[in-house]
Amino acid sequence: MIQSVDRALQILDLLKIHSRGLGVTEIANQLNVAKSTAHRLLMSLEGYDYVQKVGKDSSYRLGLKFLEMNQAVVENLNVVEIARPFLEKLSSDTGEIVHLVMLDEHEIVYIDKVDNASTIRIYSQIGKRGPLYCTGVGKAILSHFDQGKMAEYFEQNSLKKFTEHTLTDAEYLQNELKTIRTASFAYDNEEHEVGIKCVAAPILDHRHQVDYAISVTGPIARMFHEKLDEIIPRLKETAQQISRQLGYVK
Amino acid sequence: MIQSVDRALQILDLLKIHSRGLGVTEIANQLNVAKSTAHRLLMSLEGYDYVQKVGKDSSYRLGLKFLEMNQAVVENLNVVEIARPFLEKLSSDTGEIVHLVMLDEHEIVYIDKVDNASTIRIYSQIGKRGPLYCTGVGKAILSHFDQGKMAEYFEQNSLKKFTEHTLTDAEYLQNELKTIRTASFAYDNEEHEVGIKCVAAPILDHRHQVDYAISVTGPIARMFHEKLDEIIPRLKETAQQISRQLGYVK
DNA sequence: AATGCCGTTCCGTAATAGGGAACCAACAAG
DNA sequence: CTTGTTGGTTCCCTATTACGGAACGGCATT
Repeated sequence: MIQSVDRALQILDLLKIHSRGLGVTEIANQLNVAKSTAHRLLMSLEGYDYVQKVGKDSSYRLGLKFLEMNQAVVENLNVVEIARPFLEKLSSDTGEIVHLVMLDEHEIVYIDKVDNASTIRIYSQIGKRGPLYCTGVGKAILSHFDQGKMAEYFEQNSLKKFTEHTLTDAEYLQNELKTIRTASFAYDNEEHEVGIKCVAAPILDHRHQVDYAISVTGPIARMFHEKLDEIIPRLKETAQQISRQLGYVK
Repeated sequence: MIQSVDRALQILDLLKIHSRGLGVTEIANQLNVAKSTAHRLLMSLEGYDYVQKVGKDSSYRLGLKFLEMNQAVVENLNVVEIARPFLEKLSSDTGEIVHLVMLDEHEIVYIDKVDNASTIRIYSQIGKRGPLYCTGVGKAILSHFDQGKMAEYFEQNSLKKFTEHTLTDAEYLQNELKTIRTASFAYDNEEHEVGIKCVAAPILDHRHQVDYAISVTGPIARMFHEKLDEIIPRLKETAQQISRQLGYVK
């Protein structure tokens, strides 16, 4: 660690806490350095707009550079790229196919897929669309809709039966969604395709928005209870890790 | 300037541009320093989460700390406090009263006032409310409403006549609002109070929202053309400065 | 198997950042 | 008005600290 850089960054942390601003002397005391040192560090930070003097009373605050940098970071929160390594691990840990989907209007879109080349192939393709109400990923996302959007969704979409397991009772479904929301994962027991089971978890971003979800999918024969109990914690953990990478906090 | 801090911050700027990530060697070349130096700087930055390695290919990107810091900065963009010194300067430059108002639902609220103690007193008080359609500040804000909100406003609010100068023709007013929006300032020629003229300009924040406006207000006798021509550029400049301080860019 | 690229680690040296003290400016108290 | 205090800024000397170079090791490519 470079001492001066370290101290400079400590100052930023300090100013983050003391949002009302701190003077040179206070900062110097907090860091246990000489005033001159603190002053020099502040000059450097000020030069790049990471701190600024506020209102001529010469106390320092965090600068506007952070808004700019935040902009740059947010723009590059490219979900697919960020999620990739996590999906790969999840897939190799579970031995099953892992999907990443994105919410688009009232549907999901598959935006990535990791197949660890198991023997039984399951047809699925990036770009493919699916319904919210009868896929694991869809339900995971739907469970985070606010009241208004949820109502709108059920108004505008009929619950078509894809398989004999598809849930078509809106009230029953809405109850399940509540459970899903608190449990942070959703089952899909052949609700969309016969013979296919999956478990899915929502991904939250820096704005606490839920626009993405991931799932582990497999043929019914392999997705028995014991295996699912093994998969689900990993799934949830992975979803959390990705969320964190997308800037989700708390 | 402290060399190492300076270089560290340069790295951040560099990574801001190269959003796809940069390797240690590339960074070292760009800064004209040894690889080891660049590496050490990166370690420090990484320790505070200002940069992070992405996906094990060991190239560096901006870290998530920026989201956190941004949060802190935005929370403390206290308009009144930030605007204060600018308002004072504007008031002393023009010799007139300067107001800062805030949008609240379909009204404005006066949240600050700078009076440079001129001889003629004008009644006005912080906390006081006013209409959008017939005050300078109100029109400045209203002019930035989007289509939906604008329609809603005119649906829900009748254009009551306060003075003989109050504009009560919705269509005419909407045209004026377009002009105001492009001109970035609004007149108020005794539209709300007899004998009072003012000019106002909108304030934009880091999200390009227009929730605030400022105005220079005076008795009709003093607010003649020549004086207004002097005030308006200062007014607009001041509004821009405050906007910038609130994180407005571009 | 060999070569090259890149990130990481180590070490001696000298440039650099650090501390202290002196200097100002603003403000409060006497 | 003067004096004392507090806090910011500047200066200079010293030794600490960060720098560069070189060597190492992992990975991928030919």
